Amino acid sequence: MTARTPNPPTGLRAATLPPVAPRPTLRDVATAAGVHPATASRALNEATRSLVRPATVERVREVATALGYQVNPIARSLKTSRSETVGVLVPDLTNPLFPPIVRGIEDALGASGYTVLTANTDNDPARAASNFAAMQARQVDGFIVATARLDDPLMHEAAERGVPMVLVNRLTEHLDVSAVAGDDATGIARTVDHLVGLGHRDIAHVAGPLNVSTGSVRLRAFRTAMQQHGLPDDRVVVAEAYSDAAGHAATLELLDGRAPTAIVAGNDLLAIGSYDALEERGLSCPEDVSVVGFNDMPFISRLRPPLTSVRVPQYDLGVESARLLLDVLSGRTATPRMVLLPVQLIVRGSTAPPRG
Amino acid sequence: MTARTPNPPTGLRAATLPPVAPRPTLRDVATAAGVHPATASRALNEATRSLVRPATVERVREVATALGYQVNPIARSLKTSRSETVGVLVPDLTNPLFPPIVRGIEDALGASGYTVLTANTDNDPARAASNFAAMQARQVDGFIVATARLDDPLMHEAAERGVPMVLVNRLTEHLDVSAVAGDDATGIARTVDHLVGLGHRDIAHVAGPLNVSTGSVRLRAFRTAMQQHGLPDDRVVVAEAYSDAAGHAATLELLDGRAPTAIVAGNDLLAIGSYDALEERGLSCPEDVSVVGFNDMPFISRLRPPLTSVRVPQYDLGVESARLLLDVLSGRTATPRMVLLPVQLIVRGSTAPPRG
DNA sequence: CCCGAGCATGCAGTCGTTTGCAAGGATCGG
DNA sequence: CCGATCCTTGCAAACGACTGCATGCTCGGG
Repeated sequence: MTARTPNPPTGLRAATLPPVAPRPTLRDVATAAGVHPATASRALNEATRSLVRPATVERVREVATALGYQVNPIARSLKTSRSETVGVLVPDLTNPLFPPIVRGIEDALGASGYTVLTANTDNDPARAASNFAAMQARQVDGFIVATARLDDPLMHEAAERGVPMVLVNRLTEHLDVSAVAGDDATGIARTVDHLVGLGHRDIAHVAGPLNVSTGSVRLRAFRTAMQQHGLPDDRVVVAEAYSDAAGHAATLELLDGRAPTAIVAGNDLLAIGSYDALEERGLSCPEDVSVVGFNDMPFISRLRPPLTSVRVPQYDLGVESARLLLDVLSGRTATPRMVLLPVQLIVRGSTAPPRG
Repeated sequence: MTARTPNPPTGLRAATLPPVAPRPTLRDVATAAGVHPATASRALNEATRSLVRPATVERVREVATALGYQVNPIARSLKTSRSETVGVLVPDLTNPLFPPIVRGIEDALGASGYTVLTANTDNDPARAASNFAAMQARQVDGFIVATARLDDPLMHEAAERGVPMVLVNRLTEHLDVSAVAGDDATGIARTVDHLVGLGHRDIAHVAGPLNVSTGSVRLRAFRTAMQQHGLPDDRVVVAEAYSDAAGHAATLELLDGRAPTAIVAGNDLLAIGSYDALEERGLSCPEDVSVVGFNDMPFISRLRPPLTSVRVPQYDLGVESARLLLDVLSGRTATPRMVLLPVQLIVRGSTAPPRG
C-alpha cells in the first residue's frame, strides 16, 4: 500500500457515501507495476511508447486498465501547455443556422480527442473579445470562429500573434488564416437566374448587415448577377441584423415604394421577415411577390409557403472547419487554405412567375 | 529582470512574429510588486484578500493589471481540483428544443464565471457514459443532464458517488437530485380540455418514447385527462423516438384503423410527423384531424398550418437548472429540489372543431 | 520597559504529469 | 575478453498556483 498523503478526515463527509476511492494517479500505476512514474508515463503515452521495452509497456497498460487509470488532463495541460480543447465562437446558438455547424465541429474534433468550448457573442465585438480572452486563459489550443466581421481587429490581432484559428461561414478581409464558407456568390447567381427564368424583371435584395462577409458578398453577387441579366441592380435595402424582425422592417421599407415582383433575401430569417411584411401589406407569396431565402435552415421547407432557398451544407461546414484547424494544430499546414463548399438552390413554393 | 527559465531558442519560430511575450505568471507579478508569490496569490484571491494588508493588496492589483496578468486556470485547477467548468449532456444540439436550453445554461453559468462543455449523446447510453467519463476526467465541477432516461443506471451511479448534478427536462425515477422540467401533466390536461371544448371525443395520443420521462409522464397525463372527461384513454401509439420520421410512422399506424378527430402529439417533432402522415393519407389539418404539439419550438408557429402547442419556457429551463447546480456547487443546498416551470397552451390554426 | 497577542508576510511542499539527463545493463565487434 | 554503443529505466526538475505553518513585526497592557 502506498504511504503518500493520507486522505483528509472523512468524518464530516456525507456519511452515507462509501469513502469515494480517489482516482488513481500515474504514481499508483507505476507503483503497482513496479516501475518509475516516468516509465509509466512513457508506456502510456502513444508518442513515447517506443522508448519502453514492449514487455514493460504491456505490464503497465494492464495495471492501468485494471486500476481504471485515466490521465489527468489538467496536470498534463499544465506541463505541456496544451489542453486538447478548442474554443468555438458563435453569434447565437438559438439561431438555427449554427447548431448544425457546431455539431459538425464537435463530431469532427471529438473524433480526434478534442473537446469543445462554445460561447455566444450576440454579435457584440466586446463580448467576442472577452470570450476570446477567457478561452485563451483556459489554454484552448485553437479557435473556430463563426462571428468574424469583415473588418475585425480582434481577428487580425489574434492572427498576428499566431493563435491557431479557422474562420467558418463569416470571413474577414485581408486575413491570412484558413477559412470555410459556402459558395455564396454562386448561390446568389443561381437564385437570380431562377427568378429571371420565371420571368421576373423587378427583383429586389434584402441584404444582411454589410459588416459581415455574408451580407457584403451576397450583395455584391446580387449586383453582378443582375447586371449580367441587364437588369437594374439598385433595388437594395440593408437589414440591421440577420433576424426576422430586421427582415420585416427592411422589407416594409422596400414596399413603401413600388413593390418588386421578387425578393432575394440575405438569409432565411430575413425571408421570414419578408413573409411577415408581405402579409402585413396584403400581398401574397408567391402570387404577388416571390421570395428566396439563403442557408436552407432546418424545417424551413415547412413554412407557409415552403421557402425556396439556397442550401448550404452547414454540418459539413463545421466538419471542414474542424479539419482545417486540426491541420493547423498538427503543424501539417504550411499556408492557410480557403475552402468554398458548393451550394444548391432548392426550389419550393415561394417562387412563381410574376403576375400578369 | 527575472532570471528564471530562459525562453527556448526562438530562432526557428515564425521569424515574422515579434517574440510573443509569454503570459505573465503569478511570480512575475509578485516580483514586480516586491512581494512573495504567496502574498500575491492571497492579494488577488477574493477569499483570502482579507489576510493581506490593504496597501499591499492595492499595489499587487495595480501591478497585475499593468502586466495584464490573468490567473492560469489550469494550474489553479490542478491544485484545487476544481475547474470552474460544468458539463452539459444533450441528446442532439440540432434538435431545436435544446439550443435555447443550452443558451440559458451558458448565460446563467457564464455570469458566475463558469464555462460550459457540451456533448451530444444521440440518445445512446454508451455515448452518454463515455462523454460523462471524459468530462469527469477533465475535472468538471458538475453536470447538467438533458439526456436522462426514466431508468438510468449512469445517473444513479453518479448520484451515489456524489457527483454534483442537475437534471433538466428529462427526469429519472427515484433519483435524489435536483431537477427542472416543464409542467407536462398540466400541459397535457389543458390540451385535452381544449380539444374536448372544441367538441372532440375521439382523441388519440402519439406518445414519445416511454423510456424517457417526458414520454411516460405525458402519456399518463393523457390517460388521466381522458378519463376525467369520461372518454376512452386507449387510443395511443408510441413513437420510436422524438423525431418527425418516428411521428410519421406512428401516425400512419394510428390511421390504419379508424382515424381519430384529434391527435395529441408527444412533442412538436412528432406533430410534424403527424402532419406528413395526414397529408399522405389525404386528410387535412385541422378540417379532418386536429393536431397539438408540445414544447412550442422556435418557428413552430410558422408551420402550415400554424401548430397549436404547449409552450415550455426552454431558456428558463436552462437558467433554472444552472441556478440549481450553482446551489449544489456552493454547498448552500441541503436537499435536492424539484422545480416544475409553468407551461401554457398556445392555440393556433391546427386545432378546430371536428367535422360534422 | 517587557512580554504576549495578533497581524502581515515568507517558506516550502503539493497537485499529477512530462521530459532532459544520466546511469545501469546488455550486446556486439574487435 | 574488453570497451564502445545502444536500449531501458530511473532521477529530478519543472509547469503555475494554493495553503498550512512558521516567522517577524507592531502594538498594547501591566
